[in-house]
Amino acid sequence: MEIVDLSTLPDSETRYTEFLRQICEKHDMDHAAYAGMNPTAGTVAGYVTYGDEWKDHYQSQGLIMIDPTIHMSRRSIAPVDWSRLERSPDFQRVFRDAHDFGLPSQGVTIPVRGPYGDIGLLSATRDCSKEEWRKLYTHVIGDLQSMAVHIHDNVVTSDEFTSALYHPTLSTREAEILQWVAAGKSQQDIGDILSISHRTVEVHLRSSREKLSALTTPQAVGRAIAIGLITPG
Amino acid sequence: MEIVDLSTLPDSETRYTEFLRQICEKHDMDHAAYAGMNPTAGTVAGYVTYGDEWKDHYQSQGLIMIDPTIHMSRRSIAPVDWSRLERSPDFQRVFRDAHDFGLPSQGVTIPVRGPYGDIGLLSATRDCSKEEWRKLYTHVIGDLQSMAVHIHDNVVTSDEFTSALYHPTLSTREAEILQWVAAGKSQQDIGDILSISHRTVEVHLRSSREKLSALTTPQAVGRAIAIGLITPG
DNA sequence: TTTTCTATTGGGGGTTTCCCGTATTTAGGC
DNA sequence: GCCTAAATACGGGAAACCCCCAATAGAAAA
Repeated sequence: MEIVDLSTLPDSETRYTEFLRQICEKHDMDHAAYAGMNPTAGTVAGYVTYGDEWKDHYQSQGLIMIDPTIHMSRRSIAPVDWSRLERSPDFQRVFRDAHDFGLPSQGVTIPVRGPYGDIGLLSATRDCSKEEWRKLYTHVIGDLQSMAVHIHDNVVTSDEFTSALYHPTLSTREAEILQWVAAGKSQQDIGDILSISHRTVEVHLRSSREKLSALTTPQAVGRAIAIGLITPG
Repeated sequence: MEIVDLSTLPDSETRYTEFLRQICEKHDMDHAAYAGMNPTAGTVAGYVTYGDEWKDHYQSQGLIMIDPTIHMSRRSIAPVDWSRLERSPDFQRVFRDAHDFGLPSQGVTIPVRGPYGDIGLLSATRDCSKEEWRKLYTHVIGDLQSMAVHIHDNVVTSDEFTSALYHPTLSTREAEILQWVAAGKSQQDIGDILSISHRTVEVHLRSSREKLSALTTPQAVGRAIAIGLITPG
């Protein structure tokens, strides 16, 4: 998975990290982080209030590949309290590292899903006891969810994000053919249906795979369905 | 903020409508409604606190097809204040009807998206002035979003939602292999990964296709993703 | 206990897909 | 007007997939 550091872009740095800082202040959090994912393209873009040392370590060690907060959030609808991750094997790795860099022990990650398969993750952390965290958690979780929706809504509609997390589009013919494939038709069938050569059908399928960054047609069908380009047949 | 454990209550119908009533009471709302959609399967399941007359009218007139709250929410991440829909052409139709049945004029619809393309909509309404509504809105929107996530999470993991459609089950091996196919692996690759023969992989794929009533593997992958047996790779 | 289901492996052979080319048409940029 | 990129279209040959068959073993259900 490739990481796009949005903070290097000129205008956005101040806007979003400042917003994250405001969340911290308002809800007594030590740190906040936002990550926007495009599972199809396999890209992640984020803003954090963590120090640069941790950011560098996180990237250089490829911790994003095993980060349990990200894996958990990909399947979950509800907010994920980090205490629920403690039994995960990868948890030890990432969180011990984090602790060494002086990062807080208690945290929560809130997933937000958009209509194009995009996922936004807002995480907030605080160094405190479990009891203290529980009290704080129930008090601020509602507002944090609003904030998560708000920041994700802003990020995905901004220019820098759409260019960073490119959302593929298929041509009319490509989508049409992929739709027939999802309906269980063979290339020969589709050629007959559309009155073109099955060779041509294959070409459109190939370009569809390329646009979706898919290695095989089944993978392309899965991704196209996941981001709403076609419907399961 | 307290969360009612829905699983302790016996019957689903009363369970969810009772939960909606509690939301109304807590936040001074007149009515609340939840709709769970599976756009890929084209199914909608809902619970409302509206009267039966309006429910019957809504269904018999097919208002669900033109309901602007549903259309808006399909493309939106953020909550949709019904005042933003007033310029929609279909708005007039649905909301004039609603008004005739004595339904409130102010409302909000909160969309929640799950990992399988499923969408949950929580709506809350109140009959009051615009100023009153604005004040109430900003005060309760955070908690309403939490409630929306909570109820949708419960509904999609409940039996009645999944069993609404015929739901084939795959064996562990079948799902495992289909997941690898969705990730773009060939049969030979999967055989190497799982340390089994590629012939065995093919057998499992065949039975997967049969169980899913799919003619081809791409179709099987699409259906498996649509009903949540695997995730897009 | 018998039966059924799942998981496993293999052969033979037809079908389908996929990668390599080429070619025409169309839309958009300089 | 020219050029480039994308969309559309077609074919040969190699690789992968899929369907028929048979067979073994363990686990679960009847």
